[in-house]
Amino acid sequence: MLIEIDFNSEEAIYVQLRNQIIVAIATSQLKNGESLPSVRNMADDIGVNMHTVNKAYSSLRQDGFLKVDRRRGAVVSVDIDKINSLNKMRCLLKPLIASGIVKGVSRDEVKKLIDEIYDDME
Amino acid sequence: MLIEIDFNSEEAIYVQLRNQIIVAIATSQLKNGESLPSVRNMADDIGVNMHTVNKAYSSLRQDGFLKVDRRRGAVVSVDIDKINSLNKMRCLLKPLIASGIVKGVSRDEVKKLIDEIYDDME
DNA sequence: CGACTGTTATATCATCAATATAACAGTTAG
DNA sequence: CTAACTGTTATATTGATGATATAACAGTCG
Repeated sequence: MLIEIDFNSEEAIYVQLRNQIIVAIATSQLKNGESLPSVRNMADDIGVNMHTVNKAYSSLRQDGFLKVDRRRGAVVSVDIDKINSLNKMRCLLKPLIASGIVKGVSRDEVKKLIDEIYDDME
Repeated sequence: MLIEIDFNSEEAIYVQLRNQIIVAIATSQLKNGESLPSVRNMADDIGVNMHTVNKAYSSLRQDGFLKVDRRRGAVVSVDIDKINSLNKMRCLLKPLIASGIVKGVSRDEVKKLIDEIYDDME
C-alpha cells in the first residue's frame, strides 16, 4: 500500500491517511479481509507518530470501514450502510454545489465530474 | 436574510455562516449588488462576536463571492471562475465518492442526489 | 519467554476558533 | 462640523484540536 502524505497541506495528516485508505478500498487495492500495516509500521513508513495513525484507524473503525482483530490487527471490513452514507453525502454536497452554482458550474458539468471520478476508481 | 447557527455543531461558526451565505446567493435570496448586514449588526443578530463574522466575510471576499465598498459595506459581487471552482469540487468530491463507492452507493444514486440538490436551489 | 498486536494514559507544543477590548480611517446623515 | 456608522487592524485570552513523545498494559503468537 502506497501512502503519500503532504506535510505542507492544510488537511490534517490523519485525515489524509484516512481518505487514502478509503480510496484504496474503493479501487480494490485493499480488499475486504485484508490486513493493514500495524500502527507502528505504518507510522514508520510514512514518517509520522504512532498516535496519528491510530487516530486514522480508529476513525475508520468508527465509520465502519474496518474492524480490529487482536490477532491480525486492523482488517478491512466494510459495514454497508447506504442510507447513512447518502445522508452524509447530502450534507457535504449542499454547500459544494451551492458554490458551484454561484460560480457558473452547470448540473451536467457536475455529473460529468462524477462520471470522471467514478471511472477513475472502478 | 435568515441565518441559523448551530452552536452544538462541530462545524466552525464562521464556516456555517459562510456556507449559508453562499447558499443564499445560489438560491437568489441574495442577489448580485445587494449589501450584507454590517459585521457588527450580523454579529448581534446571530449572537456571535464581530470578528467571527469578519472572518466569514473576509473568506467570502477572498474566494470571490463579494467585494467591499467603503460606502455600502460588504456587497455581493461574484467573480465567475468556473475552472477553479471545478478543480476545488474535484478535490472535495474524490474522497466523498470513494466513501460512497465502498458503502454501496451507485453512480446513478449520486447523480440523483445532485439533481435533488440542484432542484432545491434553482 | 520475547516480540509483536491494539489500546490507553500523560504531557508538551503549535495552531486555530472564538471571544473581548480597543483603536484607526473612511463615509454619511443630521 | 459632529456623531454615528462602515470595514479593518492590533493585541490578548481561553478552549479545542492536531501532532508529537514516552510509557505502560493486556492479548496473541512463534
